[in-house]
Amino acid sequence: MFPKLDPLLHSELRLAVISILAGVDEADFTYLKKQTGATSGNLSVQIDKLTAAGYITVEKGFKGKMPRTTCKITPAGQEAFKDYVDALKQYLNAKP
Amino acid sequence: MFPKLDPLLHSELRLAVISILAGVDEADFTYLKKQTGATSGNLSVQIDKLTAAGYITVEKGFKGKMPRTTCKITPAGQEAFKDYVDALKQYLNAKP
DNA sequence: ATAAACAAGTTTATAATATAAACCAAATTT
DNA sequence: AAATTTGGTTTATATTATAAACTTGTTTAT
Repeated sequence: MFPKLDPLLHSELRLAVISILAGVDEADFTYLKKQTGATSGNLSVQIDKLTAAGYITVEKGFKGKMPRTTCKITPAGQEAFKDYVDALKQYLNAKP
Repeated sequence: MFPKLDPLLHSELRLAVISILAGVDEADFTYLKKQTGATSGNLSVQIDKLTAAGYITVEKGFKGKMPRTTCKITPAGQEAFKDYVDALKQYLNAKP
């Protein structure tokens, strides 16, 4: 009746990040920070977790001289996001 | 863009409880425990939090000689649940 | 040239949460 | 009457989220 919600996605900030990445080819750290309103520290940590889970990949490079961190969702991440949304729906319309 | 998710509802078990209560007149502890698969301890704690928030009310009585704890959603709880669902939708279809 | 301020993060510490384990009282069963 | 079950609560532990502090390098102002 109530499927388990992937704890990696059931987090406000991680969900926002995945949600953004699901709709776009790639996004860099600064963009994600602006869109989510998160602090750098929090964002950094949550990006690490998503990366460790294999839900996103991170590429570090430079834009001019400034460092730039680019994030991209993986197929596994897309799948997990889809599954999470499906599971969540079970919670939102639980009419017995 | 990404509204804040009510932390009281953004919890797997509390969300399941509210979700059940939203669709039914009332439900007792045992029923909630069976439906959610939660441990008694966890359920007890989360019911307390929902009660403290004014999202549900709890009535203690007896069914025969056995104790019985009955939970009911409040108007505030219904409202909060609705708001939560609405907010969540912003996360699930964030196509930029 | 140097100091001050800013950019882009990371690391570490703290606070909050969720969960499980242990416990309790009363009722029921054997 | 001893053991088990019911219906929980309390307390402890593990995990998580978040914020604060720090790092490295860059740009701007003096």
